[in-house]
Amino acid sequence: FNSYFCNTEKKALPISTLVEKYETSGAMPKNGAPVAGVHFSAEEWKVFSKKKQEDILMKRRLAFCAYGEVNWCEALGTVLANDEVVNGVSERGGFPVEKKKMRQWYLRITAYADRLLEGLERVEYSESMKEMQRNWIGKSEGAEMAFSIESSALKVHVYTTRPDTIFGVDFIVLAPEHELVEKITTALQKDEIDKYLTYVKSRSDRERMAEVKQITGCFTGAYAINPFDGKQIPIWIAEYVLAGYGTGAIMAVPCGDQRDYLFAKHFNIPITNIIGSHYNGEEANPTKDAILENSGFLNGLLMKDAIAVANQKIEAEGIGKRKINYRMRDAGFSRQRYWGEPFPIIWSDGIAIPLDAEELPLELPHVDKYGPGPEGEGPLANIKEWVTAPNGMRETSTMPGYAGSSWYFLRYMDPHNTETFCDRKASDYWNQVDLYIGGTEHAVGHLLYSRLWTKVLYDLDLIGYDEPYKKLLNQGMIQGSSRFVYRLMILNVGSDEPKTIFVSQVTYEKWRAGELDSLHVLDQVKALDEAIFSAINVEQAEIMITPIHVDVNMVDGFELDIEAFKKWRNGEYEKAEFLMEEGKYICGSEVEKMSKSKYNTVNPDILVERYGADTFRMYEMFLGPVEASKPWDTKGIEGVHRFLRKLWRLFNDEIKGKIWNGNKATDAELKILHRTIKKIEQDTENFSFNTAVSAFMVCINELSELKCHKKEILEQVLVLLVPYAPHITEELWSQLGNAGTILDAPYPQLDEKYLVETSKEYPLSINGKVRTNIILALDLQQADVEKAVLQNEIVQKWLEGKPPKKIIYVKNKMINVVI
RNA sequence: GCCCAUGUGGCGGAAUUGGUAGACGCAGCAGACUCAAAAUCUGCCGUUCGCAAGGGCGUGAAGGUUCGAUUCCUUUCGUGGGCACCA
Repeated sequence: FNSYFCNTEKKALPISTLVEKYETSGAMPKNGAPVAGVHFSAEEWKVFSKKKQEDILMKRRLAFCAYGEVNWCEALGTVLANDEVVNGVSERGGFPVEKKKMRQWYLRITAYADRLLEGLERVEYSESMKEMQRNWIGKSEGAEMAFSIESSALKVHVYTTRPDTIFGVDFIVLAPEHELVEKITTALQKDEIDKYLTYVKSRSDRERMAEVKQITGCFTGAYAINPFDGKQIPIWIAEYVLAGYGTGAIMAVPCGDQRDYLFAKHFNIPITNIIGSHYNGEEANPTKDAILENSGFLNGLLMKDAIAVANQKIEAEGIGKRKINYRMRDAGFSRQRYWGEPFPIIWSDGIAIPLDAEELPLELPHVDKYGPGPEGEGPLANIKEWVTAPNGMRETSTMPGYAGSSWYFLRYMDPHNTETFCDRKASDYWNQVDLYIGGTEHAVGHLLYSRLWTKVLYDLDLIGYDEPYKKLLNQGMIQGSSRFVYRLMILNVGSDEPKTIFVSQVTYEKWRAGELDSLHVLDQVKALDEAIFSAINVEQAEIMITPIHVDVNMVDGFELDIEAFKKWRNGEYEKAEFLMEEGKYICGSEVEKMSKSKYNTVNPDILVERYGADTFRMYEMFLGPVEASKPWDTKGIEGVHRFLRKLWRLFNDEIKGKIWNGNKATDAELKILHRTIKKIEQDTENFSFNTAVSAFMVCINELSELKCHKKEILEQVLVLLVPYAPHITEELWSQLGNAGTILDAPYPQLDEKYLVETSKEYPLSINGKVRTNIILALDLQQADVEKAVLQNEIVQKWLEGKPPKKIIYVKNKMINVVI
């Protein structure tokens, strides 16, 4: 809050630096005349009211307040996450949700866009992870230009990456939330626009995203003027244009952009072709390789080259300017919730005042109820004594999860420090996190926030590095099998409350596939319960079916335990009614990531109790590659458990007790050992833990077969195995009578001489078919191999005296003879 | 719809990164030990034709490059993760 992003130095500086600057030189343009409301001189700054000064500073702070849209649920009296909105209604209760502007805190991550991009060059993340972050930041180069509006002094600013297509603009689309909408809409179109705005307000972000095929929009009645040829361009609004990106307005070029094309076709807007035969009238062609036509001063130019020409002209004529845009937006940093760090901010006459250092930390107060506060504020707003401060009112929002997750690793370096989050000496000593293990689901959330946070701390000289994680390993997600119930809501039934009943998976699937229409669904309800049905006016009824996650522990296979369901969530579904099948309610299922919010978690304690932590640990590694997602399934854990028991039996016998001995190892045994050392070394280095576990299994199987109980071999195997099965190895180590702990034991040294093979049998293939095996010494050169092959009796017989076209010898693999 | 990942036996997965597909484990089948069970051990285990020896077909689907493709390229379908329809 007390920092701002300096655009000259490209880093965070204390806000006091900015205040000083304003006091000495104000905020004046580098060249050209100052614009009222944007620029001011030092003298003007000094006479601004305190409130006005703070408002100006707020626009530069790294943590700042602004108005943003949230999902508002009137019935629940609270703000909902996208996740909590399904089919446009709240997941809990099925109440309507709409967009609402509310004051929110943000972190100015957009200021760091370039540095977040650049920093990716210096960290070891997987390419796909870097790609995801780059796409999220979404840097694009283009031009912003102004179109005059017919019979109005107003202008509409659009951002485009394709200024070369300026003569192909057939309409302009504003985001429905755009401030110009109400100013330019003509009287004739007003009703229709209002209707459309109401519709958009009811749509969740998810819906606006998922239903792209459904084309919606509305004409404002106003026209813009193409600055180059004076052509009249109708101005529309449509939900596919987002208020938050660019200028919230686009110029549509239907012959070059498929979405614009579909929009034009749908609303019968004539299409101008500027790319000649590259446009076939059937679909848009986003090429940059066409020669421009119907394009005024750009005629005859290749589109690629025309971009620069257009840009130059746009700037020369003062129509607009080149601009770099990012698709990333500032990160919302407040939540209307209880659980989160409270903001150390007091509001006084509309000014945000941070608490003094002595007053920190500000702790979350105890509440009796977690219900939302008035006007959609968080639960803290309900505690009058807490909210009221001597000099104003406390901020009642709390911080989101990433306020903690972004920098917790620093606290681990100095956890008992009461003065600061982490002493600079400690963070310098430990430096960056060497290896960070996390799932890909954090690609554009946590990992980006954490990188931002670290950069800010670095700028403020609080830590000595600006990337938190040196190397990132993406472990796959363990997936769980989720269960769903399907909430059927019958709307327009005459009463305010929609009628709710739960239908089973079969009904839902049929309805979704269009095999069952509303009337048939209602018929089913009727067949089941006349009483429910009689209250419904079938003619008017509309239905909506929403899948809802239920706790897997309440479901036996796919059959819902109805009594448990009714008691669930403090009796939220106490009065639930069901449309059953043969007395059973059958749930739907889906494999998705295991997560509390999806109620599909399993408890590992039972397995640990039965098999021990070593087995559980090794089994998780054995499941598959760390990076791969895999569904959780315990069948197979027996195998790992058997392996550990087998290991135990190399040391102990049920009857004889201790059976390990001090005999000298044979070459065969040493071969097994050193092969294992090599494999484990490689696999551990490559994080290939599943194959490492396999290698241990092979090793123990082979040693068992040889009845090898020799300490010389066994203790080295134990040391290799420590990170995989720490408990059992420690125990067996002490049984061997060794002093100290196994962790102090030297790591086994690989002796290559036990890996050397003297000769090898190679498969010999003639024209791709494997014919025989021949034995060759290792380390032969291509010429030696050819000679040996040609002298081979069997090969000579196949060749029948004709020389082969080619002999391919792949080292240590096979020999291929092409006839 | 967009971005990222992924697809191999009944199942989890392996394949030295272009060189004998199915290591290791689970499940299954047969056998040994046992009064019996558990535990343990041995053998079989992609599919198909065949008594067998030995063939044919097989890495989501369709093409392509190559002497040779699970691996590289194009198209396409399915699944998982993320999302802010990004002009």
